[in-house]
Amino acid sequence: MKTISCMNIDTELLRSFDGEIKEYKKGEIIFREGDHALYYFQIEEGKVKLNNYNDDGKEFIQNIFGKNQSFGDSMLFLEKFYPINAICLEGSKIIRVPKNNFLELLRIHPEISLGMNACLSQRLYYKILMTQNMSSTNPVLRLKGLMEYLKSYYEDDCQHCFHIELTRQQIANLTGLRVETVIRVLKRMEKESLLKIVNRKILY
DNA sequence: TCATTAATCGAAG
DNA sequence: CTTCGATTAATGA
Repeated sequence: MKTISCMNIDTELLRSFDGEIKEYKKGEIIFREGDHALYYFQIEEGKVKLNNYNDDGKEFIQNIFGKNQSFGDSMLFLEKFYPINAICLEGSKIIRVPKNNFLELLRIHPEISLGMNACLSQRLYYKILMTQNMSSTNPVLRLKGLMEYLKSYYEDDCQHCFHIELTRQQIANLTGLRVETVIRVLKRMEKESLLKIVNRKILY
């Protein structure tokens, strides 16, 4: 069973609505917690993480997006401040469309607007599943929850061949576990054939 | 090769 | 499960 995967919007179309491509270096901040949501962002190249820090200073990653994915859209239809930071994990090219232009684009292209609804809907659905799994005290469930979540962004659903392209530290920051715990639990899961590990790469 | 970053491990709490 | 300390592997200049 697979749902429609999220579409990305044509670059030229975004450009015709004053979309501009910006290049960011690794580690550069695209927006930070507390900023107003003023743009629609779509990744042309690179990777971006959305994170925040708890009061102990421990990083918690909300999500990591890659090529052709958009991010921060959930705040686009509200007058709110971002509750998270967006930081580049590598050199990236990102197209940025001013909010009002983007809303105009949606008015003129209803099919894109509908597609976006489908996309937001799907993300919300998996986010709920993710949240449920993350509230578990069982680390295996947290890791499985995260991997299912990541897998939901891609259509292919073969067994143990989806490459989790995250470092163990990033997985730890996404699940609220410690790196060592992630490593140990991952190995245990491999023994139970819940996943495969080849050259340190995680295949789920 | 040197330095930096990520992955591992073992022991203790 | 987390923390600490220490080692080893991988990557890049």
